[in-house]
Amino acid sequence: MEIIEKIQNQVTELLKDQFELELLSNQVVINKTRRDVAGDLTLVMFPFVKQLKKSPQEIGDIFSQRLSTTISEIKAIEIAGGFLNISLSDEYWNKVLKDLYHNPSFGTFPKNGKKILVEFSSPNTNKPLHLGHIRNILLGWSTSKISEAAGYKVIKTQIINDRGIAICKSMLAWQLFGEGKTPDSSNIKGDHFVGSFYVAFETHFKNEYNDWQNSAEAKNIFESESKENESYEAFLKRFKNEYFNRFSALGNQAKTMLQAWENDDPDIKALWKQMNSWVYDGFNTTYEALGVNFDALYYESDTYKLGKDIIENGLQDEVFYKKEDGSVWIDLESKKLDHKLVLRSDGTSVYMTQDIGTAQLRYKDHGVDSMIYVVADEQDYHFKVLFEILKELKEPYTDGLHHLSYGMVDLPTGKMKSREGTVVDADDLIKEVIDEARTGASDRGVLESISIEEREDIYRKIGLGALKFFILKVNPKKRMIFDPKDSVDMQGQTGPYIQNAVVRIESILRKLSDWDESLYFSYSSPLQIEKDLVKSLNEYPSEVLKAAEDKDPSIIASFAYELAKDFHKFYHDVRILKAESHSAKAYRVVLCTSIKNTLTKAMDLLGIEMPERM
RNA sequence: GGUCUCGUAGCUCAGCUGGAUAGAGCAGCUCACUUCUAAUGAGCAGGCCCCAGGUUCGAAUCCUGGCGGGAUCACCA
Repeated sequence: MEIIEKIQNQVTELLKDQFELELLSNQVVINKTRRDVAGDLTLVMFPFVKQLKKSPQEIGDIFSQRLSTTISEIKAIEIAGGFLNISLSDEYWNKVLKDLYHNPSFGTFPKNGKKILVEFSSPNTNKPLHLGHIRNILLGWSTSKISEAAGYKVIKTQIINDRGIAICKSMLAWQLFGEGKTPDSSNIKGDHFVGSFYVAFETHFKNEYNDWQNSAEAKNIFESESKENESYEAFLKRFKNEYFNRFSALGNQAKTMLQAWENDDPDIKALWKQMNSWVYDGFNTTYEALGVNFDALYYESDTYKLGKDIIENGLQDEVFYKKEDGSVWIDLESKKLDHKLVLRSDGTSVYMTQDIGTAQLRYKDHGVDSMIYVVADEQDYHFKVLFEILKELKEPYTDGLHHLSYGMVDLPTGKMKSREGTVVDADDLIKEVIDEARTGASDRGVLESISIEEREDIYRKIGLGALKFFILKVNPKKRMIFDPKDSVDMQGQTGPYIQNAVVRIESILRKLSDWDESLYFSYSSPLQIEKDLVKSLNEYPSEVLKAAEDKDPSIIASFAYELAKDFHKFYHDVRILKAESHSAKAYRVVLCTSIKNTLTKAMDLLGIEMPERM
């Protein structure tokens, strides 16, 4: 806000003129005044007490003398201990409201010419999306919207992990037990259909392993390969993966299938395409339900061989080194990281290799200034290493690399575990929140006059609003607890609470008649609550910038909640349509319209739609 | 064990580039709908801001050391 700079500049000039004290203007600390104290801005004087060897009262007198004569927007200044509380004039705040009311792109910054690529979702194709993906998707989507509002051109992307042993397990199980069924024939959503065969594989494999445990072979292996004092149970738990690789018939078939896939076996490729297309149908339905989409897709089956040539070049430039067995490594000890493998001894890629190649490919494809990877914090180390390697390789885009690292989602009962069946399915969850909105609305019975279709659309907006807000209001970095009961709550600090503020304004605007917009600026004595609302609105653009800078949608969620809260209070205490004068009415309608517009924009940045009624 | 990260009300979370008496929501207890949508508002109650030091005029916030939770340290992804 310009006014803050004005004050800072006056103070630094004053200090220079009168005390020969040279300060940078941003060393003059100015905060918002506390709600319970009169004033708009608060200048902190403590730092000057020592430097000027004067009391806060004396400094306050000198400062306020200067500020009140040089800055016309200042109405009053009060000294309170070490704080200087500055009140700005009503005209100033009315001007602020006027400007933002007439600015259709309020809170949306002009294009800055920079491009950001945001990667999010990035599922495996062997099972449906779950709650963890939802947090990821909502964060990715919201960060994209916020970046756009802040002036960036955004390319939303994901890497689809469509190959590997996992999808082969689903494919094999379908071959063995599928009896030719399809999602259509069994009336199951495609991703769930394929996921059920993944589960079927795991079940059959587990049975096979159990049977094997009673065999002589198993006993022999235990004799020769168990650790000292290791129980048979502990051994079996540890040995499961190795059993898969060495002894399992099913494991063997799955691995054979993976090899066939890598050798481009036409039958296997056809099956793979078929099953993945079922999965994509399912994913698309879920994405659509969540209201998200992507601009560019990358498939692991296309990218998994990338990066090798970069490693080769890096080897020549001595960024990497080769061990005797032929494996290739990087030494990042100087960066307080470790030695990291980038190419196996057989010359094949690891995850890191692919990521190096994919980063370069994306830069070539889109020429972006920045790339944001929305990936859970369990991969913090991986991304530190990846970014360091890209820096060592002197890739041109490394200053713009960001890992939007978010905490895992826990349930009140603890971690989600697929083995224990505690994973919250994305589609179930979406259905549940919409059902809950429907139940709540029919209890209230206010929507009976409108069509079923419209009503359903409202339930959808409310239910998803509740879910999305519940997840996005939490700082991404923090691990969060998802209580399904709380997530469908629609009272208090929730999405529907904010939607309700907008709905109340819509209702007023529908009933509005007999008003003269031009009168609003002649309303000369705004109430405290009205000024507070204008002040909050005024902060919206800087909140957008901060959210973009921090890549943190929870900043927008907090802002929207605070604004809605002040509005509800205002609505309760102050008559709008029956205001005491025409100018007051006009002012309040303008204020309400600005609040509605701003809340709608803010919520749009969270991917939340606003109903007109609820 | 090394590294990273989190610890604020019964519960879920704000506040953290140091500033006045630490804030919300939920849950609990009151109160307010013939009123512009009560999915709302007002109130009560609830806190060694994990602990101990340090820096500072001033620390929930910064630093150090503990304690507790989580993640990670694969020729897995």
